[in-house]
Amino acid sequence: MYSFSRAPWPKSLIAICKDKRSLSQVHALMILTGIFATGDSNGQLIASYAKSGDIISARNVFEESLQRGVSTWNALIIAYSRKDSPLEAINLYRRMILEGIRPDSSTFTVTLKACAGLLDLKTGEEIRSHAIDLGYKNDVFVGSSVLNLYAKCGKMDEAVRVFDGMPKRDLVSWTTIITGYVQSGRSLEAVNIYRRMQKEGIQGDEIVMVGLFQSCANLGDPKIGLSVHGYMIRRDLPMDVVVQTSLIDMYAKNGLLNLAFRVFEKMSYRNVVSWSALISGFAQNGYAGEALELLIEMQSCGFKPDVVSLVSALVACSHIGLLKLGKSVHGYILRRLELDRVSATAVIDMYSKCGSLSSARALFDRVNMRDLISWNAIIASYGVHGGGREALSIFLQMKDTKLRPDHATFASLLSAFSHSGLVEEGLQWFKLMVTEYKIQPHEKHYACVVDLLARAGRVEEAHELIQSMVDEPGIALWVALLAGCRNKGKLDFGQKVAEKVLQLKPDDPGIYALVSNVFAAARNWDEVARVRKVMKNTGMKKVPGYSVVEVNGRLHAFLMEDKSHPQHEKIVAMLEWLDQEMRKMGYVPKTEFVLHDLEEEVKQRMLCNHSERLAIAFGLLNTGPGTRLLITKNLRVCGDCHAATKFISKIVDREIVVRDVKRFHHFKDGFCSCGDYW
DNA sequence: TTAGGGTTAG
Repeated sequence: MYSFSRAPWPKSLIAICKDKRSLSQVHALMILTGIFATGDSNGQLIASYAKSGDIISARNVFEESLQRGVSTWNALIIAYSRKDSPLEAINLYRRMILEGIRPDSSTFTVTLKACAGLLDLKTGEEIRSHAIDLGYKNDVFVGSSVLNLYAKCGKMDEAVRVFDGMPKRDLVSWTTIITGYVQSGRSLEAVNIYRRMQKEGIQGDEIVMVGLFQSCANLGDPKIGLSVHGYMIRRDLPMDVVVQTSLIDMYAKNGLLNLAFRVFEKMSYRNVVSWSALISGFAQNGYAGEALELLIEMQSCGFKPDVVSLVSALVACSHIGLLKLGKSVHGYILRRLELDRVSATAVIDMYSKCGSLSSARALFDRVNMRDLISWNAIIASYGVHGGGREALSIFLQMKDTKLRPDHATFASLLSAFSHSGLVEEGLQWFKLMVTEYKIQPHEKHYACVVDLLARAGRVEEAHELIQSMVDEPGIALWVALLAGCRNKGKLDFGQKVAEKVLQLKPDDPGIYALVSNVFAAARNWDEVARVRKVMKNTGMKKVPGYSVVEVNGRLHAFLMEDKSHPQHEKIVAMLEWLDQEMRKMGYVPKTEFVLHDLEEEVKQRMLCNHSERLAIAFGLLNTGPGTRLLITKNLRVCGDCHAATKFISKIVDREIVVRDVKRFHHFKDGFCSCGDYW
């Protein structure tokens, strides 16, 4: 038999109840013996009911309690906080104050967390000042909670003030300030605070390391991440799914997909978040096919994709121009989940990048809660499709809302002007961006304006703009200038710029190809040979051009001069027929786009084998009359193929959409939407 | 005068 002589027995008994049944038996016993009514063990009972998942019984115990101490209140407040009902937690706090109960450190800690979760700074500050009044100013739990409140509400400076004013800090306080910096986009400061923590002799745990991994992901610098990973292995720190997922994300964002994949393989437990970290890693690094395969594998492992993983899938579809799958992902989100702002923007971007600007616009018009990102996305969409004036008109509509354009808005707008050849508008808005909107131009803004001027043939002005920059201009600007020189045949100046580009030691084979192209266009074969030698010495090869065409929802890829295709002979025959028809209409091959020093006839034949021509021929052969073709190319369309595709669109009476690495070309009836301005 | 409470991933 139990002895009821000692008062505290119910608590220890409740504590060992592991299931609802034994718990309710003890509960009944307590009521029978009257202990429940007199003691303050009800807090323990509430906590236990809540832990077993039975919040209703917990609430009933609370409401039926004749005596409620602060621990009774805390137990229920904690229960709601854990149940993710922060509003109810705050309600209980208010009721408790009204009933004259004095909150303690735990009460403040939990209610402050609830406010942080709701981003309710006003209530949070009210609770904070109450805590100070009651003498909890120097309490480390309350301090960290206040810190977290400010950090979550985006008041990082106030958070730092609280942190600096804390007489005592523990690991959680340090972690809170570090993750606060990370989450407000100040990753460098996060790393600095971590160093300060180390200097003060505090050893980090795995939670701090998650913050560091995020910093490395944001900073695009894996060095610290790699060494922290090693440190964790050496010290045998626990690696749970959260730590491993943040590692995957960090490696993937730094382009180290092998390492990301290795971490993923070693995981003993995975969830949707870890899967989608890997999927978005592949998608963002351009491995769209692999990303989509992983999405399918994830489902076969029994994980249902959520919005985030589907957004990654949309990014993958956008990369490779897989409109049909993108559409079905859109449908899946509509049917099974909810199209929120983030996914809507991803869908808009997908439609745009898969060539369907009208679908992108239609969806944009239907989205109710537009934020800056949605506006930026649609402006960028018009930009890549050559709709500079529409981009401007949407930008002006956005001005009527309370949203303020940011540097990304202007990058999209200026790029839209450059793709449409709206030189004066570009120069005007570049100026307004600085004077009226007080946005300091980044290199990408300069790049757009340089590109705009260079493409219009105003290479000297572009050169002056580059030289007016305060910061050292990056190679991208010189490359934009060089591309302008090549396209406008300004070869003397172009060769000087080419020298400048070579001095900056580019690591992109595409840039060498452009440089070589300029020398080749100037028939300066010695320089062409020199560039090729530099490329060879640095172990670089020109990226082979390839084009992808979607036929009946499946992608078919073609490499330049690809003869391996089962339909190769049919494709060649189709191209020869098109070539004859084009020549009747006045087409003359522009052999200056062939890199090598070869006989004219050989050059002409090489042009016919450019990957986009193969893809177009395949598309024509395998789709019905009138079907629109979408071709995606990994490089820029060459001038000759551009001219040829215009003729082809007229000969076969088809709309042919080509997405090259920079923009879209809609070929129809012998014309291209870019108006030959590119 | 037990323990309860604050920090972490796509």
